[in-house]
Amino acid sequence: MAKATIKDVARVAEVSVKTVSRVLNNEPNVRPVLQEKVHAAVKALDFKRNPLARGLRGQQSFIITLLYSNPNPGYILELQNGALAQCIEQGYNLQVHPCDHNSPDLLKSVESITRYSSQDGFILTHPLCDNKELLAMLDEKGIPFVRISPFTQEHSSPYVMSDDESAAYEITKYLISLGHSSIGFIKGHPDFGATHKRYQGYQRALKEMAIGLDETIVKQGLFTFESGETCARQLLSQKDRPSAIFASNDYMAAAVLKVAAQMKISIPAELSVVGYDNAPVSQQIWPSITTVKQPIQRMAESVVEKLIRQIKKQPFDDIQTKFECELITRNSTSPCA
Amino acid sequence: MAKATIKDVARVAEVSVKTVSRVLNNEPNVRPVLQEKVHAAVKALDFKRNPLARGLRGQQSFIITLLYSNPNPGYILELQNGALAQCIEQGYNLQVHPCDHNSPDLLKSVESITRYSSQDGFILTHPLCDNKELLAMLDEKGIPFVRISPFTQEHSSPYVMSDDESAAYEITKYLISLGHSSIGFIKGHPDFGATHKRYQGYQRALKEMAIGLDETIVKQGLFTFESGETCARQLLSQKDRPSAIFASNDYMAAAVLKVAAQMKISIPAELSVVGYDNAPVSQQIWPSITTVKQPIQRMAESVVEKLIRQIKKQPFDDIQTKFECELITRNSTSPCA
DNA sequence: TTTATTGTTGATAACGTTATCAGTAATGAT
DNA sequence: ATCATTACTGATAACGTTATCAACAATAAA
Repeated sequence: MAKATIKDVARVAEVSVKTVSRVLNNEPNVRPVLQEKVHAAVKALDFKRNPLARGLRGQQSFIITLLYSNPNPGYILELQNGALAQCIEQGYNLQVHPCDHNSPDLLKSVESITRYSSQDGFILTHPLCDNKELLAMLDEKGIPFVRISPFTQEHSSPYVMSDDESAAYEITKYLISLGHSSIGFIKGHPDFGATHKRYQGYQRALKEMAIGLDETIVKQGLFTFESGETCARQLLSQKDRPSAIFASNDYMAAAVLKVAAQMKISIPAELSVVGYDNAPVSQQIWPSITTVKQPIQRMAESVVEKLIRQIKKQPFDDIQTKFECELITRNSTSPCA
Repeated sequence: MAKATIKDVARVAEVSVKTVSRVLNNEPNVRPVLQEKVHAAVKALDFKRNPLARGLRGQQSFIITLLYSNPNPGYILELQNGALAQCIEQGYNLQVHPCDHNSPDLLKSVESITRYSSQDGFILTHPLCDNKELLAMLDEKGIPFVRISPFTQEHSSPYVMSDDESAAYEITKYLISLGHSSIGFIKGHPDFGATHKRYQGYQRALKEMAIGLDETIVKQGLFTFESGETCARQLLSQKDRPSAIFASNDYMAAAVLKVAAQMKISIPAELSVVGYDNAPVSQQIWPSITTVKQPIQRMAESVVEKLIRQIKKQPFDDIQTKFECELITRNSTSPCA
């Protein structure tokens, strides 16, 4: 059997194609009797509208593109799943597109995506969402987009973010509550907004508890395992080594565990370690790592909702939505000896 | 400036729209002179065809859907990236769709995807590609699909696979070459084809080296960290515990490391451990885990190529393409004491 | 009652491409 | 020189939907 079209539905329901279209699009001014008839016909024929035809005529494709360049697979996949769930609910499809945020061809690459696959909007993950040229280009082309965890909040497009500053503050306070006062810090990659927010939260907690900031136990990492290893080695070979280390993500926290193991420093007895992100490794390692979990899935759902609102030119409540993170205590932390 | 259409190109190139279309689709029988003119006009107008209109008229969407249900984020993302690269090269777009292979609604869910977003074909990852009802449904609907690492090879659709049996054989032989003769094995989830192939490779290596299969040191895992932990505990608390353990994936190998640490068994000095998959954790843990890396990216590219061939009804060389894996030796293995 | 407004409906055009088919020019065969 | 074939080109229909607009019926206002 060939696929049913609106014409078929119209014939069966004994109305015009336009009326069928009206019903399917929830347009007003159709008598309930006819609505019933149309719905019955749709069901009887198992009719689904052709998204291509819909898109061609309606100047929209019902496709949303997720643009990512973040190398953290667990994060991206969770984001993707959350975004997709919301897309499906709203009748959209999700297309994905990885890109290299360091490449000089980034703009060209995104530009070509906009040409070859007509999408109604973009979701930008960090650090893409802090690329001013990219934002400017999308603005100029008039393509709606939303941002996830941007650092620069100047732009007027909607975004969601997790409260990294607060979460970093909380986890630092947690370490302090365990009696730690010498708490090393490993920063993330300077290009990422989260890096600065997490560091700010760390500083606020220290300040509030009247612990001076000791810059000799603050190291610049890059969010990679290798960078964490280098920093950990520096931190742990100092004569007065910290009794706890806050690594800006779990990869670097795992690296701290490695260096500690090599140096025969027992965790958590002699050194407490916390990470950030609740990456898979934080559970797959022993001791498992105390960390912060962002509600990634919910953030993704929320941001898609914002995007679709923007596409449909519906008003939306807030440009910004902030999500609270959750502290997950595991086995890498214990009271200070 | 509004987007250029074929009409505009035709006007500028002083030919008919059909001739433009012919040139763009590489159809024969257009004089070189006109081809030149068209190409010049396309370039001058920066023209790109509208994929929606193309799809509507041509009965194809240039969209390929990647269907996955595998919970391994690193694996999926690498697959996705590889597939996408090939899609772009061939002018296709990639849509993704996670689904739950245990859900009774799986068929319905996939069915609804086929209705709401017209795609030209599917990529099925395992274990979805071993679901007979799913294959039957796609067959009945006449939607082309390809499979990645299927277990049941009965179906006539093309597929790619990595040679799990060989790789498992090689890594087992590697352990034997280090002097190990009591090698424990933790199986994967029985629903996955890879589980059986890896076990077969293990058995073949033992047989070839005249080592009897000792079923008391073969445990049934589920590919999860938790299942690995349970199996490891059983294996390591036996009186004659094995001197090496082959876990069917890296998550379970990481679990072995955890149990060993808790039982004060030093790795690799007292126990060698190997995993499979080259998951991120295998590098982020200490000691880092000797493992097997599948050429996931290349497999994805190859499978997309097969799919597009099938979509275009072009002949393809081989139904099956097999890829060799790579043994990556790290720090979790050493000669038997 | 008459007029203005609102609600309801459908015929037809339009979205931007590819497919069909017919027509003309060029080439080859007889 | 004539006819058959092949190469080339374009006018127009078609894909399946939504948008425009006109028409008419029902209701409210005068």
